Amino acid sequence: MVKRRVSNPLALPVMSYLTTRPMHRYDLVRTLTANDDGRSVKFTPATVYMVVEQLEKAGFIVEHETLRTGAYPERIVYALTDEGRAECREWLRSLIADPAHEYPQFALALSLIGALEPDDAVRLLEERRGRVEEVQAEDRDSMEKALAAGLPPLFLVDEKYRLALMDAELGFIAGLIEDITAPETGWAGPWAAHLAQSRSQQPGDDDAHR
Amino acid sequence: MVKRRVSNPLALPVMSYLTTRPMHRYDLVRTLTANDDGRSVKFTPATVYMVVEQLEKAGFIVEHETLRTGAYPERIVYALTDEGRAECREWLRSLIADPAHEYPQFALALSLIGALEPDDAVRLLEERRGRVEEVQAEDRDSMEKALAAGLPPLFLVDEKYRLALMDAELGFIAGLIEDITAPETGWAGPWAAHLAQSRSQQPGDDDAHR
DNA sequence: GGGGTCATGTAATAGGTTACATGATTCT
DNA sequence: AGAATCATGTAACCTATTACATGACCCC
Repeated sequence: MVKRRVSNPLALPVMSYLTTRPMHRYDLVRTLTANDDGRSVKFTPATVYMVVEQLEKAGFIVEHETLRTGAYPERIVYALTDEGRAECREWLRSLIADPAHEYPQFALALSLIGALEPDDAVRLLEERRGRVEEVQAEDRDSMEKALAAGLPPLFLVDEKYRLALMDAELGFIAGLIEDITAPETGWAGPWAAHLAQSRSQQPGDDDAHR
Repeated sequence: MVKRRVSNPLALPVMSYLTTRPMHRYDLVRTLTANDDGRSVKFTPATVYMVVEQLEKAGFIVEHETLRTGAYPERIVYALTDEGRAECREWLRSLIADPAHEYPQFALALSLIGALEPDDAVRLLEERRGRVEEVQAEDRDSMEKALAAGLPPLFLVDEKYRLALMDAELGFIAGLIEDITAPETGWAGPWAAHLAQSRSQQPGDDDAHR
């Protein structure tokens, strides 16, 4: 991964929209909101403004014209530069071709799950399973609505990807619960024993000092 | 999701280690590094120091004693408070039970993939597939080594989860390539046509102003 | 027509990353 | 002993988030 001069992922959809036509900042906010881009990138009005500044400093966009509508302060309309266009294309290509190491919170939680009691862990995993199923159902639903409304499936691939990940997660959770609770061979026994032992070993580490 | 007083995910493994015994900052860095926690959370020495400060300000850890070994500056050993212990447990539980909306970069890229030429997209997807397979092979390998070395599988569930996600991604990629390239019904045709049309429509938006 | 909510923007603060600094340790 | 590298820590800088400010619009 090359070091990007503007690293916030939000810059990518922003440049992408400017590919179409010059816009001013709030225009971008509106477009991002209207297209529900918040599902793929995190943003607030403030971050959009920030990113636009960064893009200008980096030379990826320039002032195109200044509008003076009604009582509003002057609005600067920005246009993509050639360099910006190149950056946008290249960044997008590299995001597709080069898988990045990500840090899903659930992976972190899993790496620490051994600290919980096994039956507690199972309960929580079951709770998660229910929630994931709910989200999945909603997402599937809104996807079908969009398709029915005529949106080409090409513009829903990101959603389809998320659904696929959720499917995988559900499968994984089921397998994990099974691994823990299997009658003879499950991890629950040794796991609980190990926890009990480490708790009795250091019964209040402080006491040694008193 | 409640608002955490210390929100950096790194705080979670840090508190978790302090559950075991009090440590000083560099000790934490060493432990995190030794356990390869960098796979699940992003950290550098500097961020560990920062998080420790934040945790102390929040009252989740306190100074336990001050070591004066050799020529090194005094080293403050921190211990988890009861509140810290509670926060750690509760946070971990909620990370498991409540799926969080994440922002994988690939989802963002997919949401913009329509801006590329279809055959270009396919080439890039194939490239990604190859890379994912490589990473997956490495991970599987190191996992098997760890198992062979006697590490209980419970401590490898996070890795197993990542592998499952990669499997899903590979399946998704294959499906997407298929969707694009299918002989009669593939998206490639309309997609390319649409691109050509939007390019001819605004042949240099600037020209209208000259 | 005054009280609420939305559109639009800025400033203050907190958070994170990079670069660097200093002393130990190891190797030749 | 000097160079290289590792251990340990700090400071400066950049990024992101929160809170707020102002005017427009809408509703009784």
